[in-house]
Amino acid sequence: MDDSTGSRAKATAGGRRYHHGDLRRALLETAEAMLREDPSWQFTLREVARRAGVSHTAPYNHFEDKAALLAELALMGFDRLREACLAAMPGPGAELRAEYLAVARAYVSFGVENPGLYRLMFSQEAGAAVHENPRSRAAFGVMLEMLERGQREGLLRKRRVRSQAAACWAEVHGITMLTMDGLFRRETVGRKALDEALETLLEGLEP
Amino acid sequence: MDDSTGSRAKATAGGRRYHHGDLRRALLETAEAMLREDPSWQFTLREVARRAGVSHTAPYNHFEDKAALLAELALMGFDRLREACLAAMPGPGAELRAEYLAVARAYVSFGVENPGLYRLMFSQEAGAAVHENPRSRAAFGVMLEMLERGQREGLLRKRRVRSQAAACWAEVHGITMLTMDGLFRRETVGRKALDEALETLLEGLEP
DNA sequence: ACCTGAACACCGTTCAAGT
DNA sequence: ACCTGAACACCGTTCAAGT
Repeated sequence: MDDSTGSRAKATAGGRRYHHGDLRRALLETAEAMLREDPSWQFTLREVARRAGVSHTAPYNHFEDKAALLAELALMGFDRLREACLAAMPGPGAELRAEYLAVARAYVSFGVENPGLYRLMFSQEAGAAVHENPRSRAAFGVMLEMLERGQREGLLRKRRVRSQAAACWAEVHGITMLTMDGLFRRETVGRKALDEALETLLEGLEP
Repeated sequence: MDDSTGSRAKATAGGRRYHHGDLRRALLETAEAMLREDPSWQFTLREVARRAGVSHTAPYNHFEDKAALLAELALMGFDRLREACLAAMPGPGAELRAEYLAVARAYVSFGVENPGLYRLMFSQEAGAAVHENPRSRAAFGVMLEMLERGQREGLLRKRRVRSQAAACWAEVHGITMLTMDGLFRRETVGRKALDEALETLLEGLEP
């Protein structure tokens, strides 16, 4: 009944806003939803199109190929990761130590709560185009800037700030990935245990 | 000419030792070689079979499915990673600091030199079966044991050794992955810069 | 016990054709 | 400008059949 009323009817009224000119966005949202529902889902373009209610060739009007859709999705993930880290920053009066812990926790939480998306962001399928894009590095810029300020104010051990930033990024990225992979033992994955790991690095940053 | 001499001839003489009873090993070796030649290679079972000189269904006599071959390959990778870390350990008289740096460097080098294999080891395709297998955790056991000894001898900051081990694993894993992904800036990926990142964590381990 | 070839249900991508 | 359906060259996996 519903379908026979004509597939060309504008479904813009209230509900789904597919097929009305923003298929590009609809495809990205659909793909992300599927990734969230099943983080282990094997990404297929045809299934995204199916669920978005279009033919399996329609996506090619908006993305060069499957890799391009994946890349855009990954970049959106980096944007959101950055937002999550910024949102976690305490006010300007806070101590560096508290700031570091807040941002690091927010970073790890983002990954653990969005495992499918986070994995895609760092996957090979996303491709070099993603990792060369400033939007991906910007996600970690939040912490880099924090460390640079700490260095300026003499709150950190003297060392090249880029190396310290690399150590921080590697630490939170590593914790996120190994947690997602289930490679940490049960005693290690709790909030308290992860805090301890973050603090171990923190103590290497402090003078 | 070559092929018409009979495909059933024993090719065991000197060269390739395929089809003579160890196809399982041959498939694993072939797959690993292809991964080494092109780290971005999209793993297909049919191509492995083709290159190994058998029909595309032959692998099913030795592996339940594609995932099983991937899993075994990943476990072999963890074995070799462990060996690489053990081989890098200096003699029993060495200082903890030197030991830590040697093992950490060996770990990162293994990943950077075997990007395809390393990525597979931590990929989702390898599957939970891999990450639940003791062989995967054993790779990092080398460093865990080192830290436990350091704790016993009072050479480390007092803290739960498991958290320190988690921090170490996350650090080297993160450095390896981000280097492979090209997410570190040019100044960051040099040997000296990576040492600095490792030392940042080291200083958080030491009292 | 091990291997093959045909067969099935999928993919990603291209292209002529429609509006 | 955007979408569709048929078509092509692939996959992973199953299964009857061969030795």
